[in-house]
Amino acid sequence: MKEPYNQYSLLLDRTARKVKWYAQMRFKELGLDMTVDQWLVMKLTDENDELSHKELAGLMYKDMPTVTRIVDILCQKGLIVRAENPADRRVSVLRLTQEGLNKVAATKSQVRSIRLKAWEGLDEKDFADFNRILNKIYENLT
Amino acid sequence: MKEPYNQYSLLLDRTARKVKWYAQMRFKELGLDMTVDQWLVMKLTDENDELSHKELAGLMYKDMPTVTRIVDILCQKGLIVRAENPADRRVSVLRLTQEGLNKVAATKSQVRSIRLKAWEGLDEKDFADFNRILNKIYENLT
DNA sequence: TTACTTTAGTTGGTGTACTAACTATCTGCC
DNA sequence: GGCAGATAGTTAGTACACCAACTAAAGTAA
Repeated sequence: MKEPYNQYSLLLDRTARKVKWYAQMRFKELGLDMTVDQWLVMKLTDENDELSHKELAGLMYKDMPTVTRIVDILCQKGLIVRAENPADRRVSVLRLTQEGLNKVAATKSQVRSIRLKAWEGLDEKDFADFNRILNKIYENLT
Repeated sequence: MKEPYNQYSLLLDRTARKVKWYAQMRFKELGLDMTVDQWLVMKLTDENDELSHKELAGLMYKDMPTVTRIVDILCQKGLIVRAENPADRRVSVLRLTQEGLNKVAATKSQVRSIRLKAWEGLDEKDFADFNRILNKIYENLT
């Protein structure tokens, strides 16, 4: 590996961006008025009761400022609210509004309909390798 | 693949960010006063004569607005300049200033000294698979 | 030459990512 | 109780990423 940055790092970076770009494009085609990250927050808030920012950050592998800002946007859109956790007043607990619940219900099936062209032509072993290698890299740096 | 976004996309995204974060951290440790992306522009400008924004964007797999802005920063820092291409006055040709040349010379060996912990524990076959799978995904979406 | 189209690059706006510094609250220990 | 340290979250600032709209210069064809 003579030029580590120009080799695998760049390949990894460009591929990750492409996959994200593709998903976002499909969202737009479906008329979903939100980003992929915003959808993930909605979905996780729907699936997890009493979800805090910190837990959300852990589930999304994002940091706290990033989560704060995505949540801000969803609050502005009236889709979720921050409630207080009476047991620990530092903690914000996320809840979907009625509008947010409607949105999740309406969006879920549409999102499921997205077939990720990204993974075409890869077999089971490829997925297993891909998964193992990415996790190995991640853990090397943790 | 029940939940494509929460599976491989997220894994890919988080790993790419981690690798970039690690490289940037090492840059900072070495006292390199620039981002990894800025370094890549400097390096490519050094290696390629008469490099245009468009060619640079191709080499970095980034889009034109992103390249424009990284180049803006390097111009402000006095490390590179945009010269005119007399044969096509739409084209900006990038050149390192003397300060930029000095910086590249000084930085090159330091960057080479960075050992990317990311790839530890992966063998030749893993790299081949990794390379093949990432390229396959990228091309699926192109 | 004039008009139409394409291309290189810039600008504006929004969203995400990361660091650092900050507030408010909680926990542990004396 | 009261104080030090830890923790949850926010805010500020910078940089990258993408879309859309724009300018200016080339290229093309009547």
